[in-house]
Amino acid sequence: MQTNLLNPPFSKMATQTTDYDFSAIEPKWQDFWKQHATYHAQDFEDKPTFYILDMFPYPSGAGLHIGHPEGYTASDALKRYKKAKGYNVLHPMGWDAFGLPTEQYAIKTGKHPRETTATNVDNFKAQLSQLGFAYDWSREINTTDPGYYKWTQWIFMQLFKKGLAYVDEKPVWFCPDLGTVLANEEVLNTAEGPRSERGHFPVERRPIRQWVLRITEYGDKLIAGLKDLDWPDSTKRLQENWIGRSEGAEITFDISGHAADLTVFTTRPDTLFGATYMVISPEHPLLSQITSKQQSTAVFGYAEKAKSKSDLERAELSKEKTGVWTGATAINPINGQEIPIWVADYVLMTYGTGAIMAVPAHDTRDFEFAKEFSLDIIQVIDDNGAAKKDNSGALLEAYTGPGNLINSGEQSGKDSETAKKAVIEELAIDQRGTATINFKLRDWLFSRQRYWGEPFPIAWVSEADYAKVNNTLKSMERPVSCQIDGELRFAVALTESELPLALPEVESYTPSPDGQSPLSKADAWLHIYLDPATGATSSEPIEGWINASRETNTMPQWAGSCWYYLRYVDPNNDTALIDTEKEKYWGYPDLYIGGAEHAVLHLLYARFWHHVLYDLGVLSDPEPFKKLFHQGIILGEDGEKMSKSRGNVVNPETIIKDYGADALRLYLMFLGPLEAMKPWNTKGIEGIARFLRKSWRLVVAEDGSINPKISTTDQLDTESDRILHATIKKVTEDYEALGFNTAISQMMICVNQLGKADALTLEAVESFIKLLAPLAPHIAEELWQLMGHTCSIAEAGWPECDKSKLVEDTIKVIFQVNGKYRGDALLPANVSKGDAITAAKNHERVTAHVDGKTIKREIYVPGKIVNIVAI
RNA sequence: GCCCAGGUGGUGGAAUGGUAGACACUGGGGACUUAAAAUCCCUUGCCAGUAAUGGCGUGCGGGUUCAAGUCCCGCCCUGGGUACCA
Repeated sequence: MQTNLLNPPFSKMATQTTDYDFSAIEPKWQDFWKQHATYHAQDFEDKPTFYILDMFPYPSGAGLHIGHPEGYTASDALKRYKKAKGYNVLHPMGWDAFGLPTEQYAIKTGKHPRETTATNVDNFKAQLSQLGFAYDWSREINTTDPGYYKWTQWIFMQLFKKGLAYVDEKPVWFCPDLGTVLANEEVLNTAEGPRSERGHFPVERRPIRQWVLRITEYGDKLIAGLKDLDWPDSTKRLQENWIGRSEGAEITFDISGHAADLTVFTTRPDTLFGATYMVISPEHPLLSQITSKQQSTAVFGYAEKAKSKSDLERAELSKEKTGVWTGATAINPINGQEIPIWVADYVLMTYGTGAIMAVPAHDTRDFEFAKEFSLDIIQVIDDNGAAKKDNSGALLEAYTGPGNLINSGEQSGKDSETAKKAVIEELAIDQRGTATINFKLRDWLFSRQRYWGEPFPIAWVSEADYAKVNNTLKSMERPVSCQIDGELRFAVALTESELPLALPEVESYTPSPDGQSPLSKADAWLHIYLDPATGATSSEPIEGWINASRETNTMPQWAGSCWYYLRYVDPNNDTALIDTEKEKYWGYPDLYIGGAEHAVLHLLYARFWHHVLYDLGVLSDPEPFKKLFHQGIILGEDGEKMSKSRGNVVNPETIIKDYGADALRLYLMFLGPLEAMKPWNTKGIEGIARFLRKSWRLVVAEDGSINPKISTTDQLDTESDRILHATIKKVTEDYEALGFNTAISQMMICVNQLGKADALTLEAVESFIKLLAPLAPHIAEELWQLMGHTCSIAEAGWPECDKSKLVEDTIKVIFQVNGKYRGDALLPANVSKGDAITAAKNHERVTAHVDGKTIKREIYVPGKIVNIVAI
């Protein structure tokens, strides 16, 4: 064995010195894993599979941030652990590379986003390698790769044909000075109103033609599917609240003196008798029709002001209710009462029907509004004394709880739940009410007026030509049409063989001044001829083919990240999104690690697409992510969020240079629980550096030979052996539960103990190195090799805990008097209850505290505690 | 406001209802060294005491229990999310 050490079989000694030299060791092993494809997953290998997925990064020009390695270290360690345990592990990585910063860089420099992306990806990849993350790079994907976005486009095509996509005018932020549409995050809320982040120009809401996906049709399925997922409860609740399903009723009110009527959504039809006024939102289409002459100045002035407010401003002003009477009144369908219709911006056009019936006695907001404008408040639910009232018996706040109905005609006496049904039934007779379900969730705005995104595989044709198009290219149930350049056009899908529909080369990445995508200027690409039978396209006219123009919007960044986890399983398949056999073999991620900031949007969109693909028969199970874990955030040393402006950003490369990747990895995991938000502290890494040096010395003696203490005995001393096996047990359990901080503590205890032992066995030292390997793989591989092994430690398996070694002959029993510690003693492990209590009572300090008191009770928790209760 | 997470030494944190502070960092003292680095040893919650030991102590106030950081009730504070959802 020692000779092996002097002549390592496949590599020169990493270092000339005898000290732990991470700067020499780490690149060597990073190279080794790459050369030997150590962590490449083999399809259909006869082993249990484990698929671990990280949220893939956006390869920004700024490079890796200390936040990235936190979650990635956890997944890399878990992968190495699972492989050692005998699993066929899939742990891939890729790039979510469409995105705003790259596009803006292109606008500024004229450099094609493709080139910027390639540079950034190379940079990211190098940085990830430096940290020792050994991904299966043979499965690398990039959302901007046409071979990848071919299938993103294909999925959209299925959504379109299934009737889940439509086109609508939707308001978006538009900046006339910049001549471009802005994302929410590019808009600042300032005292002067909304302004662009770049240039600080005024921005406004402008309706623009957009693709929208009907995610609301999956609201029920998305809520129901959450039930069996192994996700943090808080994340499940967040999604549930975001979807916001509520059961209620739509009720229709006649408007006095007008042919129109007004439909509202309410969750409390039982309170209908208490409706004393109605409110419509300032954007409501009926507003102009019903507003009286006398009120028109006030109403339209109010509506105009509301329009210029951003959502945020509207919300901030919420403390004070504002509104104006429209001059119109409505008839309550249940009792014929005439009630005023107001307009107020606390009612939103985007939820329900954009109008409400106000029941001030039983709704907090309605109550405040009624107080502000001295409107009637009629209590119709008996509060049984639960509500706060003044001396005259008038409500001081809304009573929102349940109860029996009062002041409600024939419904009086019924309880809320019964009355809800009864009221709807009564209204249904005259078609004045129906039970409905409403979602907070809104349909998904799925297009961007930008260059750097997936083009839509859609062509627009005239109404006459649409009739000639093969039905398989259409959204048959719900044809999609809109006005383009003043003409009615219909959307048809291209043939699948046209995919991927690549981005055209353009002269400028700047949107056109009217807010249209840069693609709208790519004339040659834009205007095409379409074979109505097949959906094939041509840039030259062909007999029997029809004129068409391409969709100029592109898809949002979410599109590519909605399904990437499926593609890793079968990354190069050109004929299908995913091969069925491979899907069956690998399944979906067994563990998905990523930040909580994606708790709703990304995780909801991905689930939506997955459900649709399941309904289409493409996939075999409706839920993609069975188990989810959110890593926390690393704060700066000042305890604040890391940001350039605060100057508290920690650069991973600096740490690697000073301490090595293994130290950084261990320290990131040692800072605290993986899910916690925790501040960085550069000084603290010293403890980890010491731990690594001690681990090194366990194997390598000061003169560079192997530690002479190893193999000088057949058996470790009992205490060291017990701690070693306790460590195997604890570390194994902690890795399974992603409790890396406590696993590291235990390994520290173990190395401290083994360092003190006079004689060591080879087996003991090897077991320890195996435990260390997932978190500190470079040093572990090096030591493994130095100990004479020719294979990677990745192939070395996992140590088994020998439970018999954990058993101790004696146990420490704590003595308490009235629950307070008063001493302890080492007693035989199998000590009887009586003996333990006797031992306690004979203890000097126990006697002192019991003396002069009566013993009321004696409690013995086997092997742990004796508690004497004495008064 | 609502929803979520959290509050433990000088610091990061540990603790199936069973000795609160494991493991580290920092600080203090010492050994080795010409010196430094590295390494090793002791010490480090607060108060009283030379010590033995005693008292206090997990945001605050109650409660359950032989026993509470942990469970229950009511507050306070911090961080994150969200924005009047009828």
